[in-house]
Amino acid sequence: MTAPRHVTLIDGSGFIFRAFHGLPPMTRPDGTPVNAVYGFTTMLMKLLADSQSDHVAVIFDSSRKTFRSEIYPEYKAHRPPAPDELVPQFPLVREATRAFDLPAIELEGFEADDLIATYARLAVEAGASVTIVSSDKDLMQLVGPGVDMYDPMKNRAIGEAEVREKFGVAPDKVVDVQALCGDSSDNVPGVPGIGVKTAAQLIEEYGDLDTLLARASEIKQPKRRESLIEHAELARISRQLVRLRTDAPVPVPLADLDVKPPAPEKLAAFCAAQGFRSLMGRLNAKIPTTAPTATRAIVDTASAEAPSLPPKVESDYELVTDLAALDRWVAQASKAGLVGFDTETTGLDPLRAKLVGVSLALAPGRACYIPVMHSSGEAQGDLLGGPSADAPKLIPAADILARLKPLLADPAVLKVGHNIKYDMQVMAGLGLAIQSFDDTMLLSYVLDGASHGHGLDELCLLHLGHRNISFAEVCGSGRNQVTFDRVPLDKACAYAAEDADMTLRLHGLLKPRLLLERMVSVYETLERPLVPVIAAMERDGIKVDRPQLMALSEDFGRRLTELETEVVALNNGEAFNLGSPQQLGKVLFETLNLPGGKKTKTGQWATGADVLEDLAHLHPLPARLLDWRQLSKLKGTYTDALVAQINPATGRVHTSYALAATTTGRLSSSDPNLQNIPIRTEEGRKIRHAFVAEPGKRLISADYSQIELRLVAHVAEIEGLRDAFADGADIHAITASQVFGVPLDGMDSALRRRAKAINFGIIYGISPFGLAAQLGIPQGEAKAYIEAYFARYPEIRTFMERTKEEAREKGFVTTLFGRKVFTPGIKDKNGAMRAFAERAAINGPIQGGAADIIKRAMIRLPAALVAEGLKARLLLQVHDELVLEAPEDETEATVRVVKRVMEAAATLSVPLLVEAGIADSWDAAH
DNA sequence: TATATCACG
DNA sequence: GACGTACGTGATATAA
Repeated sequence: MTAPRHVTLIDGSGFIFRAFHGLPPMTRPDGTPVNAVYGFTTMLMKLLADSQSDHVAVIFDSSRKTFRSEIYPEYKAHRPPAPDELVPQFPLVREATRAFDLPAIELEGFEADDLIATYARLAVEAGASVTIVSSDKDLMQLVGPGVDMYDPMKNRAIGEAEVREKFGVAPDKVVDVQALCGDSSDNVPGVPGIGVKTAAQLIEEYGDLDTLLARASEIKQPKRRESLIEHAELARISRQLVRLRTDAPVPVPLADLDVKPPAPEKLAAFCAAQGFRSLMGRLNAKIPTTAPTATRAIVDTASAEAPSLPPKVESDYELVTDLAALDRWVAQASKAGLVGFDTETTGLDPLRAKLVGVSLALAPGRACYIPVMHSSGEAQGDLLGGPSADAPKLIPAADILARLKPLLADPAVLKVGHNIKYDMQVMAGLGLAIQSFDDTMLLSYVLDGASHGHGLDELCLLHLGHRNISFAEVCGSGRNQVTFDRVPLDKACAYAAEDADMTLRLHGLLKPRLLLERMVSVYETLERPLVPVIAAMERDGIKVDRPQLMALSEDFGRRLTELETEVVALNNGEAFNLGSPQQLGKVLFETLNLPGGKKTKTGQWATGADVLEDLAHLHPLPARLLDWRQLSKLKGTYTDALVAQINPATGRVHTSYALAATTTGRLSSSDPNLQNIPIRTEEGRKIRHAFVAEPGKRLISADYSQIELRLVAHVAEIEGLRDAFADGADIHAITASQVFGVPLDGMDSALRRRAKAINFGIIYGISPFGLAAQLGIPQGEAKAYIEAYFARYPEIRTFMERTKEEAREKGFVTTLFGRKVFTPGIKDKNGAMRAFAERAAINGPIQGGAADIIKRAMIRLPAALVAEGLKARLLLQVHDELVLEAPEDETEATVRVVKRVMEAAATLSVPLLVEAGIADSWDAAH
């Protein structure tokens, strides 16, 4: 055993809480929450990977009671108990520590911070340097000669300078400052009225707390003086609370913290037990190459001297500003056949944003940034207006594009992007096509569904334990935000190259999982090929008739004022904000004293449409208000907003489709959302009427008839339903006839309506409550209908049970094309939560299956149109509907192709039927 | 930033 | 016996 040279002390308890709150929820297959355990494990892996330490320990809080609660009972007393999802993770984190062969140290009556302080003292006395791994400001008092800190959440070293930035004083005065300003999160009182700034100023002036308190009467500001004199004792107690003990009776001697040779099998077993598949991949990759830790113990004194700071991910990023360097990178990318690719632009809208730079990554840690259009920060201050002397010299944009074009188009070089649709749009605007590509966002989406988000930063934290430089750190935020072209080149390079680097690293991690987790086909046939199709749809956009919308807006506006006057009159002339549910609730249930008021879960009056409809027969106000709400919604959300969204350059609106957003595999549309344009009411339809074709062209709307119900019939193998579909005609009337045993001829419309509601209910995972609410009938009656339905179609029950069982067993259900729809909460101990998850599980294969089918159609459609020599363009997708724009004289032929492709997109045991219309407006075509 | 409401499939 | 529910989205205004 050798004497310690460098000791790393990890604040385990602090980390658990931060990881728990910072990471999305994750559960083990058995339902145990493990997000904090996962964060902890990746943090340790990363920390140990290139740690130079010879002694390492993870230190935990033991119990809530410590010597501090003896001194001051309120200390940390207001802390709520740990969340239920965190409690089972405490023992697991200690288990993780042991899996790394590290000591997990805790001591009754002492906080982790005191043990860390004590070990730090012992280490320094033994001549070693110390790194404390924590983001807790309470540990900053320990920073000093031989001791520094590392914040694993922010991936940042904390030295004297950082402490000074935080507290305004040197580390050895931190205790005095904290004693004065207190700490609300720990319930340390401090002196009332004194914050960090004032405390630092006082300590700087008087030297230390005792001197300050002794000379408090000299202070000029009267309030401050009184407070200090009155609360001197409180300050002394506070100091006792914040000062860490360096004399804790540590349960394990320092010498025993020495690093043991690694036992990767032990760690792999632990990861396997927790279901950490991606970590196992990393372990397996590492096991053969990693040298035993013991031999990595300090050999050269140089690195031992400088307290080694842990581990940034090793990186070597190059700023490319000359053609020779660019050629070198392009040649190497071309030779490698694989390159991480990312673009930086001036904005989020790919149609309006200008390209600022491009980054490439060749291997983990090896990436470059090629600026295309930067105005240096210095140029701003150049009063002469000429080019600033130190303005960076960049490669001319035309040269960069000329070099990138063949690389991006080369089918032999795989370009890996994160949300590469965006980069595709930007490059398409410059005439560059991306030929062969992968998208890490989509990989993550098909593998892990909605169990977490799929942003690059989030994935890096999750899979690589690496915190990326944030956009805000580079460009600022709020009113100080600047566009990327104003960012100094060195900062821009660090940020942009990192994105390409991380994208490539994620690719290495995620792509192999496709095969292992049987997701190759979903990714290769459903998701990836859709990217260029959607990119083209977004670029094409759809024309809206601006004058028509503006006229509508005016009309709505006028009627809104009229309605408002009427409503105010009905409220005894008392004006109020009709848009405020809160004020409306008071008017209805307090001023007018209408009966039957319900409260929402936050204790406010509920004023939803259903409530207002119930009130309509008691008073004229609710009906007027419903009208007002409808028009207000239409004006605010559609007419006005849509006009504002027209792209001046194209005269069209360009929505953005999210490919990796929904739990079921559907697309979602935003900015503007074109998947919820009104149709159900006459007034609403007027908005749809303003979506038009260019002169000489027509709009075609083609939608799947009853696709979800057909999927139910197919997937659940419901013979009766299949027959009904085979017979064609009115499916709801047929099921009404079959379920209620009445003849199809002269079907009662009320009966048909009930059958329709049950048909929909099945798709949503039916419940008597839901059906009763939908139909406005008693729950008992709804229950009887469901029983009748189940009796006629017994296979539906089997399907529902089978689906729930699958969800419980695997944590997800699958669509007929193999997409996973994850079902978190399926084992929740709360019955309501579980029921919710069960209904979602039943809906998953149905909604998800329909999403798969229309995606298949969209992927095949462009080529099918080209093959027939047709010029039609796909413009919109609305879940079961496609909207195209076609030259007037090609509409008939286009409809034939569209129908053919859509109906052949899946072969089911029931036919798929597509209904299409042709017109000048979307309203008329639908 | 959260909540209530309402537009769509 | 009580709980709290139809499935999936996004945009808006209000209120905090």
